[in-house]
Amino acid sequence: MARRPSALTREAIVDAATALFAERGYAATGVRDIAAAASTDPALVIRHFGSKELLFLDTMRFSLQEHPIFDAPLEALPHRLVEFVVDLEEPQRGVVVALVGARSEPAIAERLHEIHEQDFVAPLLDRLHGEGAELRARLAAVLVAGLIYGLWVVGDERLLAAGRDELVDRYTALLRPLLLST
Amino acid sequence: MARRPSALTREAIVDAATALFAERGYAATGVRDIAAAASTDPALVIRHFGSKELLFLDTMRFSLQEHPIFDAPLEALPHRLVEFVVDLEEPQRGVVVALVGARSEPAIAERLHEIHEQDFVAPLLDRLHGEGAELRARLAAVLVAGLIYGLWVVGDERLLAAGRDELVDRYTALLRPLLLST
DNA sequence: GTCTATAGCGAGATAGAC
DNA sequence: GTCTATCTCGCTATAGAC
Repeated sequence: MARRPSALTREAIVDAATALFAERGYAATGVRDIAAAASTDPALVIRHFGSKELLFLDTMRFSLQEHPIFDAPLEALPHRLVEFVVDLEEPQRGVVVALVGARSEPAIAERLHEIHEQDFVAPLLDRLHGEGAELRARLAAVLVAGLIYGLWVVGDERLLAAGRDELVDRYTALLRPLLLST
Repeated sequence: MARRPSALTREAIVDAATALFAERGYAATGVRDIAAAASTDPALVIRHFGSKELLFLDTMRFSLQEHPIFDAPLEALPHRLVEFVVDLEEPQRGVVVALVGARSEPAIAERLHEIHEQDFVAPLLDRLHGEGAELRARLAAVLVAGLIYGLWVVGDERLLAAGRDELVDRYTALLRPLLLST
């Protein structure tokens, strides 16, 4: 294969790292694996990103900014949130799982905490007001996180046995009172 | 220190491994660390348990059989379950977190799945009947697991800011309709 | 910028004396 | 049963030729 210009090599490394970290996790993915998948070599990977951990933190991002979930009226929000989780696809699904799995690295634990805070708690807190709004936002975030945990971390596949729509409806019914009442 | 007879050494290894795995996780705990904490040496650890992974699986057990939670009448069950999770102490708390963190080892992922199935889903399923009982049991298990995840994996300490009792009451209110209605 | 070769470390696991 | 010494392997990261 022809030599790539630098920007393309860097991009290939990012793509390979994202896919491999998401698929196998932090510990099980070596710098060698990433280099091979990007058709380059381990030295370049370190040269571009400094270390495996920095590369991990650079690629394992999770942002809800791109999804217009929180634009929905409050009435529709529970359904939208649950749908988002149930329909979550790779690599986003793997990103969360990989971050959870590498939680024993302090910097990675911090990232996981940040994501929970910034992408789940904070947007919910924006939409809730009055007495106990913060607790309700945090409870709702935990509820949503629980579904992620059940589906993608523990891997309870039978949750989907009754059908995707049924699961979405039932879980929405659990979340709704938390967001719509005081 | 005097030399221990075998049974005591084995017990010391189990105690040390339980504490260290629960505190630091699988990857961050070495066989050497365990041996040192048990006042013995790495060779004995392997000799007694075969490998680090087998030792992990031997020590990281989580059983709800000892807790009489599921003896409670159905009406009281939601409150009991939530209380149990919120009041979870070491090393049980660390066991769950360590299992989640080492999920990239297939045998450990399987154990995590087993625990979810046997200690949460199955006892709930025993208590529920009628149409959709299985889905309700699985939803309830996810709800409970979500609280474990939020409190002990992600580490949202502010959930407890309003007070332990308030958290228990609010989360119980979320779980109750799932277990008590059709 | 790129790649070959390897340094340096730490891990889990083992051999064999006592 | 116990422990010292060591083996072997895999990893990240680096040095240096091109």
